[in-house]
Amino acid sequence: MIKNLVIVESPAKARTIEKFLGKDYTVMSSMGHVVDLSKKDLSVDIENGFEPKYEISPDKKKVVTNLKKSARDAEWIWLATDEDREGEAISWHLVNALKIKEDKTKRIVFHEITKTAIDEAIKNPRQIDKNLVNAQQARRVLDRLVGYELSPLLWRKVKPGLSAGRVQSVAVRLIVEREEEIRNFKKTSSYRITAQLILKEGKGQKIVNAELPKRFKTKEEALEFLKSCQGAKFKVDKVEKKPAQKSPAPPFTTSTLQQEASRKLGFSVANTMRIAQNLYESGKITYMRTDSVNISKMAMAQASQEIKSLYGDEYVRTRQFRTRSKGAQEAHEAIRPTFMNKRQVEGNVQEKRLYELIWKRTLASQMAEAKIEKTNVDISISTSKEKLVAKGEIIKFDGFLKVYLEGRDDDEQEEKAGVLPPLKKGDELDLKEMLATERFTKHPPRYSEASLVKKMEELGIGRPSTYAPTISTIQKREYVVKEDRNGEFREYDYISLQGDKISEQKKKEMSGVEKGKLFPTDLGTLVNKFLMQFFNNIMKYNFTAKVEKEFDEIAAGDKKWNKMIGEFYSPFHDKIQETAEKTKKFSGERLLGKDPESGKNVFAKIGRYGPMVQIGDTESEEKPKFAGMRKGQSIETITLEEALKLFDFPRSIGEYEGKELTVNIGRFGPYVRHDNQFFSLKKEDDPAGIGQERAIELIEEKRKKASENTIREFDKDKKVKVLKGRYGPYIKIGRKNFKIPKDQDPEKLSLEDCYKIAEDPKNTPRKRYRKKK
DNA sequence: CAGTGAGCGAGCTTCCGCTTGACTT
Repeated sequence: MIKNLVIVESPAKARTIEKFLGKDYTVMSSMGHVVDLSKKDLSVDIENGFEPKYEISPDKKKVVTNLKKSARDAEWIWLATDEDREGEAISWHLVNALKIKEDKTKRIVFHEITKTAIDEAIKNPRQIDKNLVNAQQARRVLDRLVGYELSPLLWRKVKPGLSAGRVQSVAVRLIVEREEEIRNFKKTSSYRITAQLILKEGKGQKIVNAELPKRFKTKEEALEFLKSCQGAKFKVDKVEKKPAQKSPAPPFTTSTLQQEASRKLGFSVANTMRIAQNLYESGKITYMRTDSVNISKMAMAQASQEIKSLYGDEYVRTRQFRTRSKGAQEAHEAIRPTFMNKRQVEGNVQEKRLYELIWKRTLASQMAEAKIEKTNVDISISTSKEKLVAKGEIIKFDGFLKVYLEGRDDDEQEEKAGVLPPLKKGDELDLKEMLATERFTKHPPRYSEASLVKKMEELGIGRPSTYAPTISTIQKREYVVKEDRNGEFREYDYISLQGDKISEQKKKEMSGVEKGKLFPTDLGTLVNKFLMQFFNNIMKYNFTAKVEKEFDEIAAGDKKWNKMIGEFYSPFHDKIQETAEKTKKFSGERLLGKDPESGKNVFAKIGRYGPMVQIGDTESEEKPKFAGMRKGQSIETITLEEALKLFDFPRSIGEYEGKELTVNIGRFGPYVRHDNQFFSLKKEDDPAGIGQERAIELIEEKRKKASENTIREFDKDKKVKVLKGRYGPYIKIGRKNFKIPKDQDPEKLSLEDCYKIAEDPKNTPRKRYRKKK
């Protein structure tokens, strides 16, 4: 017999709370939502006030059965789900799914898992807030309507299996538009003047680095300036000292954890969440899906204690941070170590590193500001009215910097102001070298997974529990790809003035290197174009913020949820119908020009198998010619010349062993074909230039490898082979592979042995899990 | 694993937010 049944959302939370509550309380978890709209169909009754048709989620049947059993004979049921819209709905769903009377339930909430917070919560039960539940219904129904009406439209107009939604489509838009900005970006260059000056100090000398605040637009101007400095005298004109302060960053939320783990540890967003989940489940950190920067009084006291014992009293400065992110619901604490005095944890390397990051961030957040002294020194030039400026920075008191400094996104690290030698007005300086270096403006940066999350949070789009899944969805749909791109060398001018001598050089630097950045695909660009054209309001960056405001009104009881949905739905649905009827297939066709040979139009567009180019109109009598695009080419950027080149294949390049050699470009890239066999070209091979000699090389190379990997062959049955593979030896019969049992020696297998092994179903490969798109 | 770009048309695909395992390769 259970006296009190407490239901929370997470099992790890249940374990902790049970310890605080004593033996009169049994704590169980719902594992999140237990009730939802059916996945199979719309499950919203449009005619009847958008009444949702709920069902117990298939994967929660067991959970519900167990909860029901315990709830039946419990005296009181305490609904302790999170204090936000979704949590309130979960409580309401539980009441219905467990078929319990509402007067047997008490709704309680807490934002932190500490004994005091829980005791306090138990003392202040309330009833379920139906308005808040309705706000959640509105959110759920809106997302369903948008997702389940837009996606099928895309299947018809663009390609089957695609998807669209309030969150994912805007995420794709951000990436597509950033790429457009980058494409339209015109880089310009300017000339930056820097100088190394020498301060004589008794016997020794000190270097002072200075820079001209202004830049020159042209090389001529820069050169002119350097010339004007030939033989000039340099003198300290003004020394200005200013104190400054630096404050620590707030404790981690999901989004900031993802960003820092990406910047400092190179973790992907999904990886960070997986590791954090492990740390949470083993009780090392607090909950990892949160938008709150608050930490409990207890944690604050522990942090303060820890700082004191490690660094001393003057390093302690506890503070509570205020959230600045849009739509934060703050049902949890910030992400912090459960025990601040635990500086390291057991676990694998990644867990250790992530924990250390969380520990440092939390500790630093309760430490004193760093005190800095900034120095600006103006240096006059006897031959010019321009002045050089030297900047210095001294840390007077390191404070939180002793432990942790937040990383930055911009890859060009700001030139760090170092320590300046002591300078005073009137000091004379000798010029060691003055440089004019050509610098280029940079296009806005492409998004990484983590910086996309940051942007989404700023816009109030998505929630801590969905950032990682959304990013994987838009990649799974092939709207965007995460890629590295090689940079290119570019030349820049480097002009030096040393003594009285001016010398000019061209130097080379790498530019445009991208690592782990998100690029839109042609499909993503196309879907975005479609949605922007016909469903502009949903694609607006403030659409979510706008509906959130209405959800708040519903939660406050000022608006009926189905009225709000009705106002949205009717124009939306009209547009869906209109688009379905009036538009043709959306292929993103772009006219590149005319084919000089035939005079026909050349297009780039998306076909059934991806981006392609086409010579001739689709409507014309004569069938157009088609060719697939190469990797790295895109509808938006391909030129007429590049497109025409794609029609030069297949190309005959001679023969070998009496059989013809041809080069072609297939689904998996360029290849050489010989005697009905395929040989992929290497990265460095150019399909347009490759000749017979190189083709033979490729063939021989592949043959050699194959023979090295062959353990046994049989003259009687050429289809049967024993081969060495990535996972060890295996048998190949025709196109099928078979495992070799551990007790058999692959070197000694006879043909009969092979047949026997192949017959045993134990050795047949498992049905390959087909990649879902 | 490799050429296609549409034509028959069954049956399938899809949203966001809350939460964990149970599973391969």
